[in-house]
Amino acid sequence: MTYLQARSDEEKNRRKKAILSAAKDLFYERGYGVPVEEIAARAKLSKATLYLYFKNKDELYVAAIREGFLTLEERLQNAIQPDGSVEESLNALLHAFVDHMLDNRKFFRMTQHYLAEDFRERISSDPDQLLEQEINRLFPYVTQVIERGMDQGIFRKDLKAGDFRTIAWRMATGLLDLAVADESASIREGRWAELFRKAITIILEGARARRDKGGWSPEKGRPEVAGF
Amino acid sequence: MTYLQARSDEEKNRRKKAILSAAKDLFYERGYGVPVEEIAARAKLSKATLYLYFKNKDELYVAAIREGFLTLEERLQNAIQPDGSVEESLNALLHAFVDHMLDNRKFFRMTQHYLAEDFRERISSDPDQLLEQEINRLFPYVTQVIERGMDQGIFRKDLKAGDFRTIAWRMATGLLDLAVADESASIREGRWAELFRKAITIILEGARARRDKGGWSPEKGRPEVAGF
Amino acid sequence: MTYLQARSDEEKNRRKKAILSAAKDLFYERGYGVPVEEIAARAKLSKATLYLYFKNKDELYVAAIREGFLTLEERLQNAIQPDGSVEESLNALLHAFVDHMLDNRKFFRMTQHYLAEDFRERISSDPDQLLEQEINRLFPYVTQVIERGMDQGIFRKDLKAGDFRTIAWRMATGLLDLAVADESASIREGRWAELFRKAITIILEGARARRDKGGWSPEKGRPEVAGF
Amino acid sequence: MTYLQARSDEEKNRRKKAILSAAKDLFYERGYGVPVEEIAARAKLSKATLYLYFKNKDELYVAAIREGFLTLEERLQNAIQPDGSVEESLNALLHAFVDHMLDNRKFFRMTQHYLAEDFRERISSDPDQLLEQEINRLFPYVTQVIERGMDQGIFRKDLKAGDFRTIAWRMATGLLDLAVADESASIREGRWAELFRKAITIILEGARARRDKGGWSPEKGRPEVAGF
DNA sequence: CATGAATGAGACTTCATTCAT
DNA sequence: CATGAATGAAGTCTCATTCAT
Repeated sequence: MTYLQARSDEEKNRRKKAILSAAKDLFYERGYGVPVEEIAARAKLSKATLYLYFKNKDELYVAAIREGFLTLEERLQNAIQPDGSVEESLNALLHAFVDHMLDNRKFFRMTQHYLAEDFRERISSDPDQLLEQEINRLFPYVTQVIERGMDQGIFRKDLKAGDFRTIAWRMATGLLDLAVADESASIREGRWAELFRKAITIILEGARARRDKGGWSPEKGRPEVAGF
Repeated sequence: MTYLQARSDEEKNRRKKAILSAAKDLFYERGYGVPVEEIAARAKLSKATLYLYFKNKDELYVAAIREGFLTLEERLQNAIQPDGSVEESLNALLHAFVDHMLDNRKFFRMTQHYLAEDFRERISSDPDQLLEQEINRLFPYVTQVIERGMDQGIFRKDLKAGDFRTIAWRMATGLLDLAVADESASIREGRWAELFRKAITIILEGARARRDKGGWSPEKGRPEVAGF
Repeated sequence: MTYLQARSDEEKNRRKKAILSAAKDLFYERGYGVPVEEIAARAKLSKATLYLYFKNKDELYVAAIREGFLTLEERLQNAIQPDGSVEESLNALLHAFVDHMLDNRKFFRMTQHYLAEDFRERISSDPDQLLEQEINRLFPYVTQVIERGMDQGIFRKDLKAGDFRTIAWRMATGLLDLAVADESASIREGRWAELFRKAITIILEGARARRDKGGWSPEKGRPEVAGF
Repeated sequence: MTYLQARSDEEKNRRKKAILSAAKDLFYERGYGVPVEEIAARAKLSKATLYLYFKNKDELYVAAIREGFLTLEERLQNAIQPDGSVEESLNALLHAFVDHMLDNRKFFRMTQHYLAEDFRERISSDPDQLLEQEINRLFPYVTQVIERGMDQGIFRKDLKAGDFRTIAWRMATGLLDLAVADESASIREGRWAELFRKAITIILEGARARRDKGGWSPEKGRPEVAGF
């Protein structure tokens, strides 16, 4: 058997990239179920070698997801509208996010799968491995716009930018869970498109500053639903 | 060896329930990874018998999730406040939902896992098997309250009750994805409790009828984000 | 569930026959591998009931073989030629035997399977169960002819009729092992037909009385092959 | 866990042999019923590994039988008597065959089991897998002696050596079927030993050239036994 | 370092046989 | 007595991971 050896660090890096690339292709198409064997084959090396570069399948899986976030980041960058209004900008960012996920349904599922399973228990605790880092890097895109809105007095003063961002983001993912599972759904039109539009509008409206509005505390009349 | 037998249909149902109960206990505690063998053992029957009642592990897994929805339904029923205001009622229902999921984190993860993986491809297409049915049964609890709000002119007329419900529900699940993954999070207080409170308030505010508000269409200034 | 009960002995016998008949049909077609379930189904009763009539699969299998010997016996009876010469008669009987087996290849295989496996260990030791009895019943057909030959001085005097019969019979089965395995072999002509003809001739010749012939003892020059 | 590895083809062959050896030991002792698991254990490897080397149990079983033929071949080789008479040689070979089978009864049963069941349907059609090849390799031992007899004018000229060999061989196996099933039978003496001796004598006599002998055609008086 | 081989765990089946009703 | 249900044993396969070379 003849094979290449990865003597230099550079060569080593190239290999890792190749594995990741193969993994991405296959995971994004068929999900976690793809056998490691197959990924190795596509990267033109043996299973055992793959394990030299990745501690286990889960770490490779998570790395593949991380990669996906880079592409998502590009998309968000392109969606930035330096001179648009705050609302337009926010709208554009959220739509870019949703668009991207609908264009890459399996990838979205993988991100949700990551949350649903205990991947953190199964991969090295190296923070560079964790997805959180990657996700955190995307936050500013949204947070900055929101903060601009705060400065302009558009949004409620008692709403922290980070919280608003989280709420908007997770509402989007929540809806994506359904939209993405709906195989028949056309991406950019129909029921789901409208639903996303409505959801974003509601969020924006709900966060808008208003003279007459009070705090977040549970209404008085809800004693039996223990408060959080 | 001596064993029990399920002769009547009723008996058979009981047996199925028993298996399900064992499966629930184990799945809810350790997730999908539990060996079928172990589930059978806990149900005090042989693996072969278990396979008489469930076509495969996935079908059992999904059935276990379905079971969980029954418990959730009870919780929602208890949260109904016949004479509370619309907002109080909605608030109570959403909190009940979130509370339940935080009390049963693994169960929540399983529901999200179900959405993230292609379980529907792996189980019989019998609609009774599908989770969708079970979820649909919960919808009216929320929808009815929202419709009451519509009748009272509290919510925007152009917002369909079903859409509003979906948006609120999925926002909650989106946030739960994070909250549940945060092992350290205390359930009923702290950051997450506050975040849920804020999110619900925003949704309610955003859906509120207002004289000055228009449609859902994307603002004019968003041509580059292909429209939905 | 409604079913028939076998109250009378007669009814009981009918059932046993029905099972046997189903077993024969299926065993003769597909061999030992047929599931008991299927036999029961064809006999229109449940597996468990079948076990009331037969101790286990092997006993049923052996019973099915026994049945086959009855048919074989008919064939032998038809082959008897009261006024034929001894050689013609013997020839006719052996050919009838071989013909029958080639017409019922699976049945022949079953008889050989019975010998090759330790069926006697697995069935009740009731002699009525054993195949030997059944086979013994067929012996006289051949033995009588041979004895007639003895009386006529055709065959060597030092050859016991029973031994000759066994030798002739087992030579036939030995060849049948091969002929029957040769799926492509046409039954009544070609290589195998000729081979059987030759074999029978050789046997008859070899057993023929001759003035110059001595005993059965191993020749002197075979000391190293320990004698039997 | 630590284990051995078969890297080279030679090593691999050794491994396969080791499995085969374990299989032989167990099959020859307890027949087809031995669990694959147990064979693997005796070969000191895992079931999964065993399945790397053999497609399924049947292929292993057949391979074990093939192995047995090698030992038989040695025995036949040892039985060759270069300067013995034709009759002595044939006698010696046949006795060696029978002796070997009586010494290895289970092995003989396995060969007959192979013929009686449709093993060829269940194993790969690779001719190297088939037993036929192995058996064919043994033929020359007998055929050569017979041909020597032909050359010396000892045997009928119209008897092909191959046919004579088949007839003698199958007569022996036919008798072995019975002898081997007779657990109580002592190997080298008694009824069976005598029977084999007689059978061989008859065959040799029957094949002997004689001035007055005609063809193999069925006698005239056998019209009703359809001719083959 | 690269890899083929080995492995343990577990899913899923089939099936003869037995048990409880 | 008849039977549906249960079961244990075993075959087969897949796959993530590890070991020895």
